[in-house]
Amino acid sequence: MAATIKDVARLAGVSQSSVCRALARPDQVRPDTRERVERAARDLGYYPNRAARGLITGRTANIGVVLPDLANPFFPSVVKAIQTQARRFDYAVFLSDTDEDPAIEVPLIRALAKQVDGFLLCSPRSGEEELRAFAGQIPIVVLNRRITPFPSVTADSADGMRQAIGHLHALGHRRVAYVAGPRASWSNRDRLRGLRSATGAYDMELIEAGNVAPTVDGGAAVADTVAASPATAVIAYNDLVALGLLNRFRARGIAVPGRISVVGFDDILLAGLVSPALTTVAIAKEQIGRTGVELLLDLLADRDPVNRRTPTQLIVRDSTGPLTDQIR
Amino acid sequence: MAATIKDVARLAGVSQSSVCRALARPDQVRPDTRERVERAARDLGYYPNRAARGLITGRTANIGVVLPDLANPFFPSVVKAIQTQARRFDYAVFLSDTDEDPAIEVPLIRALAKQVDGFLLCSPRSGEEELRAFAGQIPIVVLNRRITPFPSVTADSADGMRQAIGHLHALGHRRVAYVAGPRASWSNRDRLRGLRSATGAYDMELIEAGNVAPTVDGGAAVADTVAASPATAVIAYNDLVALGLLNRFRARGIAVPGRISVVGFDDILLAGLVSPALTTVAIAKEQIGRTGVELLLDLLADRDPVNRRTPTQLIVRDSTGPLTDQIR
DNA sequence: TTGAAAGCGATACCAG
DNA sequence: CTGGTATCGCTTTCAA
Repeated sequence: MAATIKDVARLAGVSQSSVCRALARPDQVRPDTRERVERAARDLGYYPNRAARGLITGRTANIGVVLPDLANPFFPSVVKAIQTQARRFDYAVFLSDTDEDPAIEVPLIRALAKQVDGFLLCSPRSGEEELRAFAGQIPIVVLNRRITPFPSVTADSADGMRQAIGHLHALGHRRVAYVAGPRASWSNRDRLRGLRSATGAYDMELIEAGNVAPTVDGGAAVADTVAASPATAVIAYNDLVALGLLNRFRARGIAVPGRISVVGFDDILLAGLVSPALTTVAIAKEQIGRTGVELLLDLLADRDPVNRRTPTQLIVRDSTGPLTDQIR
Repeated sequence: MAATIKDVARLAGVSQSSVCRALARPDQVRPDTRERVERAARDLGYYPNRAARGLITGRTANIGVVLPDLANPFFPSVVKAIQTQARRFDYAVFLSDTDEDPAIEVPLIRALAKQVDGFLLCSPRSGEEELRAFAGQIPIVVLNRRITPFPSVTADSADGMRQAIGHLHALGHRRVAYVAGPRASWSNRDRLRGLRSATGAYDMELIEAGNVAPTVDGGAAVADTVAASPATAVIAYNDLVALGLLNRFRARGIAVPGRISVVGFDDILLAGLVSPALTTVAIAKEQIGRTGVELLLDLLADRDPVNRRTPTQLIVRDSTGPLTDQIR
């Protein structure tokens, strides 16, 4: 069917070795040999079998990406950045969506392990111990979570929360609710941690709701609970949850930001398009993806990668506003 | 490093062949051999190298997915469905985002060809001839486009357009604009074709604008042109473009649907969340992904796949309304 | 039922 | 600079 190195060798009248060399290190063969090989390769439409190559070189030039849910617009942004950076180094990407099911993460990694040089685990939901079992076995970089001993790229949620709380405080809010995301999500715990510290610093009351699925429906599901609480502002685990809140509030005629202010997290495309436009903490999604690839390549090259923390930036839009008199 | 079949063989005290058999066809070995092998494999954490296996079996159990832009929420939906269905048959997915750049599609396919059993090309932007060159060489199923001789899965855009136009006509509209997407997009041409036929049938005037990038910015870029036209309703190439229109209309104080009605295409998540919520033609995204995998598997099993056309469904929301008197 | 050996496609090493 | 040969990890004859 498809041409192999043998076919090229035969057509060019040289050995396999020479074909290999002519194509990989053109300066190590005589110009005329190289030309003959190149022509033969072109004529036959020869492309090396990267899997076969990987077998002997121990390098597949593939990287595996595992993430919980491609339907959350946050992840496509990260994946795109990963793709772009990977392509730059001639790596291809194996993608796996686990559908928020922690149970399939580990088997998946096992099954794919030999086909990739390493993994980028985006927001993995498995237990630390399970993942740690891969340490020293498979090169792994973790995104949006910190698990020693893997190098990781995380967003500076604490700072984002500080900005958000500072903003709400300045607007006069003193009681803020947090709608928590999946219990298994490290980001969720990290954000909550940052939030607690921020509300502490500003002497504000924190009301915790959730946990909910990190989706629009998840947000809608707790909207009434939040509305019934004394909170005058709510910070959601992520933008999807925030949009769920927004939606349900609108349906019930609860004014945003008049009656309650809403803050999201991630700054997905949707956030700027709804009305009121969502105030949210932007995460450097592209940077996370790009940096993740860089760390993985470091790891593969036996350079010692250091953990990275990417900046966050509060984007103030229309869903947050001053605490009005009648509410206070 | 990682355990190979040899290690298992040694530990179990049998030959490689037996390990292979014990794991692949357990009924062809004696029960006690099988048990020894299974235990050894478990103890060593042995997982077969699928790339090596592919080398000999000629089957990689991978499928390649190529798409123009993961940032368009339409594609993640399709990819998720592909993943789910692929996993069901123990296939893994290679993903490649071409960033709407037709130039890298073909090289990409070539480079990945030996690592996958076949490709699912989602909305490929390359020329027909270039792609046709793969016919008979690499199993390919095309999604959202029709290119003989490849099996394909496409949405019934014509019917969707008929529904949309019927809806607008019933509301009193007689002049409708179409904002065209990428010239290289088959879907765009298909939708336009369907639209022309529908406006013809209803004796409505069609005003064509574009072509624009299939993004929010693309929509925003032609919004003023559309507003300046005599159209009282506009159908956008897709939801992102429609949202761009909506955004710009809002910014300019052009009432939707009061002054102009807006219809999108795809029914991405965003469509239901903006306000006014976007009337749009829903496409069976999951079905497209799932069916694509089915056709590819048919192709691989030498069954003869037939082209599929998935249904479309107009989702009426708040961005379309009756033609008001003062406009008419 | 089992083992030895060939071979998939490519690269690496060693002679020449 | 070139060719022969071993090898990567696995599956598949073919004999025993």
